[in-house]
Amino acid sequence: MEEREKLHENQRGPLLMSDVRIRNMDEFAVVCGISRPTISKYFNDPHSVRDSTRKKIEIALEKYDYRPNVFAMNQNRKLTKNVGIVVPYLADPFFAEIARNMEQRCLDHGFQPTLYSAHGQKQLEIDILDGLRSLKPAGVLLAPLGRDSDVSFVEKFCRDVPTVLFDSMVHGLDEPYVGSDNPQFARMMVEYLCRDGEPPCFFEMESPANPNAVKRRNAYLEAMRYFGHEPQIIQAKGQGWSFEEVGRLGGLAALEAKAFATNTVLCSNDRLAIGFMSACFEKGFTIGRTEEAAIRIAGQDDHPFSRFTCPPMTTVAQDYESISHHALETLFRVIDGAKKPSKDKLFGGKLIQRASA
Amino acid sequence: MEEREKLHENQRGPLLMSDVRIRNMDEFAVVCGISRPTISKYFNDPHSVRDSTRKKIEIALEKYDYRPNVFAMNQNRKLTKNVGIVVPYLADPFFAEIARNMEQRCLDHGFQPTLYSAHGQKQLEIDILDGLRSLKPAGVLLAPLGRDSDVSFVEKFCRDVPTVLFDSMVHGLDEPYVGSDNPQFARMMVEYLCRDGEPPCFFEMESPANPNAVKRRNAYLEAMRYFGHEPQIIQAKGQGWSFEEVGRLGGLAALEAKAFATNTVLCSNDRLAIGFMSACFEKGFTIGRTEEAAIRIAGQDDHPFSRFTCPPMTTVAQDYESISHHALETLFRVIDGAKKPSKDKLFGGKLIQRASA
DNA sequence: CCTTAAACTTTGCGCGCGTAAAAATTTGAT
DNA sequence: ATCAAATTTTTACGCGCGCAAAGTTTAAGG
Repeated sequence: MEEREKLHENQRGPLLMSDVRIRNMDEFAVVCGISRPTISKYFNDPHSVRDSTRKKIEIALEKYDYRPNVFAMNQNRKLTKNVGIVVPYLADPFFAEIARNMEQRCLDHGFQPTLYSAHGQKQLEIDILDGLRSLKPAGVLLAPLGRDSDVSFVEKFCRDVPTVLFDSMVHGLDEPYVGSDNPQFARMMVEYLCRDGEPPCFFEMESPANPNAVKRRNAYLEAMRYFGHEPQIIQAKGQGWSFEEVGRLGGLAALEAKAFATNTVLCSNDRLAIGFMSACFEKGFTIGRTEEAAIRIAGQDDHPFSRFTCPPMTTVAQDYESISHHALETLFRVIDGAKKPSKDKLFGGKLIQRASA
Repeated sequence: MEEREKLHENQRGPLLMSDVRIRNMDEFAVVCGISRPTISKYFNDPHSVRDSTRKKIEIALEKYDYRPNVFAMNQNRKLTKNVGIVVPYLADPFFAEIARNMEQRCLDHGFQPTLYSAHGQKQLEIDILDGLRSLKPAGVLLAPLGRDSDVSFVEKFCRDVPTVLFDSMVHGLDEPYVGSDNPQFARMMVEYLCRDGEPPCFFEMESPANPNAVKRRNAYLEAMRYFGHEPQIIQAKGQGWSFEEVGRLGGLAALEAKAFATNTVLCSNDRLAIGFMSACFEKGFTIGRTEEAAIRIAGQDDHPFSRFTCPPMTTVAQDYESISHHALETLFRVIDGAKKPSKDKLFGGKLIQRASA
């Protein structure tokens, strides 16, 4: 009691930040004039203590730059405040952008986000999830590699850690999923292209890692039949995540073979379209929806760079905001224990009409 | 002794992975037949124990999926095996790419990389460094925001944590720095452009956050004088990290004002150039080095998308490999204590001649 | 003023591992 | 075989905090 009073007295004295260094929560509790368990409670959730108590602690926090030891905090806690965000390929600005959005939302809710990229590698995705598990995260937002993912491993991971999948589903996984309504993307674009000119061919990768590509292809086929046109699919050889290069090479090959039955091409995604546009330029085909243009090209995703292509790309915009918002809402709900069997949530896209189609 | 013998016996029996769950290092030591401190030493550095001992441990690791508790491990350790990688803007594929490279090298050297992006925000950079400090990282690779960085804060951080700066220097900071020889970039490109056609104007952001931009501008000025040409600098209004949009809007304004004295424009960086190319297209200016083209445009950086612009962009390639390699070598040297006053290391760029200039 | 629930304090244990020191063992070379 | 050096074992303590239980204080409502 005596020592406590003394230190407590100092608090009102001319004590500078650097004068006393708080070594642990016990010492901090003393200078606060509050017991350690309450301090502990405060750091776990600031609003779990009385207003007057919180105020006292926060005043002390201004004075001393104490911060609880992260490792000691998390050691004896079943669940931390960490949230893992895992994407398949961070060099794709789409993922960078949506990850940024999610990070921000985590911080706003008092969680500590950590970003990981599998860089398109199966083994790295496994290693990331493996390492993540030992961080005892409160939850994980996972955009899997897709076809390349180790399904049984991901499944096992999801059993241990509250996980919300986004962007790409994994077949046979029962976790909550938030993403885009890919069939709607393709349908909408096919309808627009048919209304505005010749019906589109469909340009895609031969064996896409991302299952969304399959949905888009099927939706294209359906939509074309619905409108009474003959569908045509052209596949670019190649694999991996260098979509632009695959699109360029595949585009060159297709153009040389005069493979396109119409003057309109709907690409499976914007990055592929960027590569294809490059191929068209190389071959001297002018792109656009004007009379003098030779070919119309449309993409899907509204990639951050798509508005700067020449010409600017007509595409379907993913609803970044809604996806990240809903993904985190879902995750928080799962974390809070109300394990609602929240079904998949899909968001529609918006047609972005630019000059390319 | 008795219990140990018993468990040790089990090891040779028909024991499956899932049969026994190892709860901590003590139990794992028992099934290894090795004392805990040695096990601890192994996990700290596998090559610090005798070969025969390592073998025994690794055999046991195959059998039981024990992994030491990350939090307990790091609690009493002054330095962890964590390495922080901090970039100013991850949605820029240049940073995504170099971060990927650095991550891989960390893993190869037995470190645990964690990636952070300040997303162009000063406060976020501070928060990231602040949080990083409490993770007791072995070292940090920091590409600062630049002009927007809180210099005194970064300085204080560097005093506490072994740090290697890359990409962008912070004025008045004495830490080891690894980056590109930006003046050489501009010099080389000016020389090429002058040799191949009209001398270039210089297109840049009004008040760039990145100090490299200033170096490139000054190098442009110098080179132009050296070659006996009148330099001309055109500035795009705007700030932030949406370089493409700034370049497009600034480009439109400049083109409308007929501001360019020659038919050749050297942009401060590729992203600005991508935006400027978009503006040129919009205004009907054909880009390229052929006779019929109206304007030549060159960039700097060799951004991952620059080879897919229409036309493909002539630029100067940053030496990703060398930068990330040298940055990590330097960091490891600093971590190992040999605090050599390693001076800054700059790498030259390579001229990438494509169709745009 | 009394009643009660909520918030806080006190006490004390335990987590899983780092680490130090001294003793015991193994290794490798003479 | 001999001996020093390298490695491992034994023993023991401490890190900083989570967490639980029981007692005490505070705040709110009638």
